[in-house]
Amino acid sequence: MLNAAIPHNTRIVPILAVSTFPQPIRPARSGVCCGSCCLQEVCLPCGLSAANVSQLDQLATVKRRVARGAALYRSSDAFDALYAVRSGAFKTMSISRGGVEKITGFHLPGELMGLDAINTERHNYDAVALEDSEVCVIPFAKLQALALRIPELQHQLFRLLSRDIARDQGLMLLLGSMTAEQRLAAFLLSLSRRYERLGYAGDCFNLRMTREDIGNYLGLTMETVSRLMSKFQRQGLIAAQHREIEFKNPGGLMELVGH
Amino acid sequence: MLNAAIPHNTRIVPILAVSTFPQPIRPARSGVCCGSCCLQEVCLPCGLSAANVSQLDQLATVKRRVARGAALYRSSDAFDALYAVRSGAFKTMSISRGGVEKITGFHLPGELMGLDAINTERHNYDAVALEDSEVCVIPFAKLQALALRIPELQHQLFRLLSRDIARDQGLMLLLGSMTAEQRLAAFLLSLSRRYERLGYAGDCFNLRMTREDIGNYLGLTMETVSRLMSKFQRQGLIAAQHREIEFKNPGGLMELVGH
DNA sequence: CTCATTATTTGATGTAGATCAAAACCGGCG
DNA sequence: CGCCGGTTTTGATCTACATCAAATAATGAG
Repeated sequence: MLNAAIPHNTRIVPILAVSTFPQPIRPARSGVCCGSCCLQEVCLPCGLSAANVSQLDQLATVKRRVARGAALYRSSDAFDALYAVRSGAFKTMSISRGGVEKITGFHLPGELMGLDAINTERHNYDAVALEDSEVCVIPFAKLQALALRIPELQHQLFRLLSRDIARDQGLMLLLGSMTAEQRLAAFLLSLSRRYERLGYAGDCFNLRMTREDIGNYLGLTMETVSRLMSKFQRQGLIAAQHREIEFKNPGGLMELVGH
Repeated sequence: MLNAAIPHNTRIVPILAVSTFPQPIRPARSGVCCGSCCLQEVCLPCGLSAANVSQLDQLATVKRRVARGAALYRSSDAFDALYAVRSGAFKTMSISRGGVEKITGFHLPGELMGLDAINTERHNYDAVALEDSEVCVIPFAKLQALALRIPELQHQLFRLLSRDIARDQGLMLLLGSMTAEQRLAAFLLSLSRRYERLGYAGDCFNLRMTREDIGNYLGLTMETVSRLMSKFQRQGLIAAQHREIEFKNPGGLMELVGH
């Protein structure tokens, strides 16, 4: 955390309030654009022509850094932009009165955050960085206007929204009808697929979140997650040391979830 | 089921094959249009100007009847239209290999079905009518083309998709962190709100689904649902006889879910 | 109206995973 | 190098809900 930027949001407790470097709210490296971004193929521009991508670039010039533990936005904040994760990772969570937190999703590079807020124009969740991260800010009003002029972009947005619906329904299925074992196996497989899409090895990756976060997300306790990790390891399905996961028998995991 | 129409879909077993009235596949009352539909205010056209609604009408002229127990579409069917419930009610469900069904949603009049299929252009779920029902067929390609010309329509579609995401995340929360009691209370309150939006009394309505369907949806067994219904009744929260529910103490239910 | 079928209720018992508790581990810092 | 807070692991026990079982009520066909 030494080199962490000061969180741009205001409501997080100022852990680093005594930093000797009162960093400016810089539009970090605004030179970087969609057209030259390595996430092009998995992010918002995916499938668009070069000409259209360059139009997108005129919107998404502003980047924002978020330090580990800081919030990109918070529940009930006004919604005016979508955020694409450029680097790092986020969790989105709601905090009930009573202070109980419930995680609704994890977001890796190339994934969009904030889609659920279009309807009410208020964010429904807190988006908190799991590690020092960077996002592209995509002003929604401008994006919408651009989508009227670029049919492919409109269609892409419909698809992304639709994909989120399908993904959430998949998770509902998981939470509503799978055992703890199946849930964790499905979670690991899902992470694997997502890292693979980013061009990383799908069978060997680092978890960015604590066991507690995983449990929270899956509707389980930390202890159950830990026990199952040990069990999977004993069964030769994975090798795990602290947060590094290696798949030894992906087929076995798939069999567990019944797929 | 005496007066039920022959299911238009082909894959359901022909329970009514011997009906003496081989009903034609009529575009039922095609005279009825969004402009004169009483669901206007809660359905797709909600918030659009009269001129724009009349444009919509040129798309959504085809209606379709679906008999109780019949499927409007099935998982892996090609997606080419959204469906707005005009009357009746639906459940959407997936059936795992192994034949275990899992319900992902219930759909009342004015609600849109099929949004999750835009991404893959294949339906992910079976949509089954809970009672004899009627839907408006909205060809998606045409809708999308129209949305390019009517900014308000595009925005409305984004909002509807976004609302579904938010709703699903709410359900994930419920499945992932609430007790059986809280889930059922939340479910009843949600139905109440939806009936109210349709102009019905929110504190007295008929369930359209079985206890088993409710349990399935909430990640509980039929028996648990039944026991809780009895308990709520004993506690004076509701009065229930078979499928008719009357709220006696809505505040008490809200308190249960912690809201 | 009567039977057959399906939906609902209620009771008795079992279990997956929660909760409580404590030890082991790890990274950062003085 | 050794202490300290946070994370992870492992064990012992408890409980909410599932499962199994059977009686009862509603629905619809004939």
